[in-house]
Amino acid sequence: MPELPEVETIKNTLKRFVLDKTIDTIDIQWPNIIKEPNDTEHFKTLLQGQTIRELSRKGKFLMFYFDDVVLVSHLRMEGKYSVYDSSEPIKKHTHVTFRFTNGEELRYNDVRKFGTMHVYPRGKEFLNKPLNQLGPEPFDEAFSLDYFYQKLKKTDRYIKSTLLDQTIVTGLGNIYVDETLFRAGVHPLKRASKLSKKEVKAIREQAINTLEEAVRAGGTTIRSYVNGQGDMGMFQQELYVYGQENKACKNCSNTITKMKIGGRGTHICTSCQKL
DNA sequence: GGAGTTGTTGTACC
DNA sequence: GGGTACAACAACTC
Repeated sequence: MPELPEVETIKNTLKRFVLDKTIDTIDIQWPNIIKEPNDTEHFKTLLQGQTIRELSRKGKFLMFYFDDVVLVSHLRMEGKYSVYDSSEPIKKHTHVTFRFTNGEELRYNDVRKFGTMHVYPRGKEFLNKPLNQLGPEPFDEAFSLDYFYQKLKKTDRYIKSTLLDQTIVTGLGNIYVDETLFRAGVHPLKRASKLSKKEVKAIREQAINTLEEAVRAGGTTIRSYVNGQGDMGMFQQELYVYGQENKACKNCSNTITKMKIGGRGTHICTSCQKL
């Protein structure tokens, strides 16, 4: 499940395979991936002849900057990008193929078909959905303690659900929310508005620390994540609670439990995280 | 074979 | 209308 650290790693590893490559033709096997423009022929027209100049990331979104347009791509649960020689056979779950003028192909594979692609003129990408709804990056100055505290004060939702809300802070998904709350010692069922400033400070700092460490480890591979050159992440070895149910807490030896909050699997140590 | 799994959006409800 | 909750999307694993 690519969250911020995985997308950051994909961006960095995919770069050397795609920068300065020019798109010749595009095949679309599953049109539902393409959200903007809603006509796939128009999508192809906008990208054909364009050269990839830079890769970028905002939250969990990967962005390809071309000469005149930007491709904004979300991988959702299982989306992957890889570069192949065009002679290699297409896989079962390849849904979009960008054929470069040099005979190589950037292929988008997605078992679940949940990923999305939006194309906008350069400069318009942040004015339109999906990027225009996103809150600050965890590493941005805009994600200050004061900003975060004021935002959390305004909502009665569980802190677990609130941290998954990308309009508050962008980049955290289910894995890193559980890890952040464990490290901060905060129970996921606490109401966001009821948290003390000390708790909010701990959550903010642990979110930043956790994501930084995960970026350094090249992301977390639970089932299928690999980066832009096919390597797994290493951060799964550092997880305290996610996927650790029935195991001993690394901090206190209490048994890690799993519950459901807002429809999402949630992992906690009830000894380290009290309500 | 039904439940669980995931992120975001659209929609329904108060 | 804002805040919130949840179905829907899709397919594979257990």
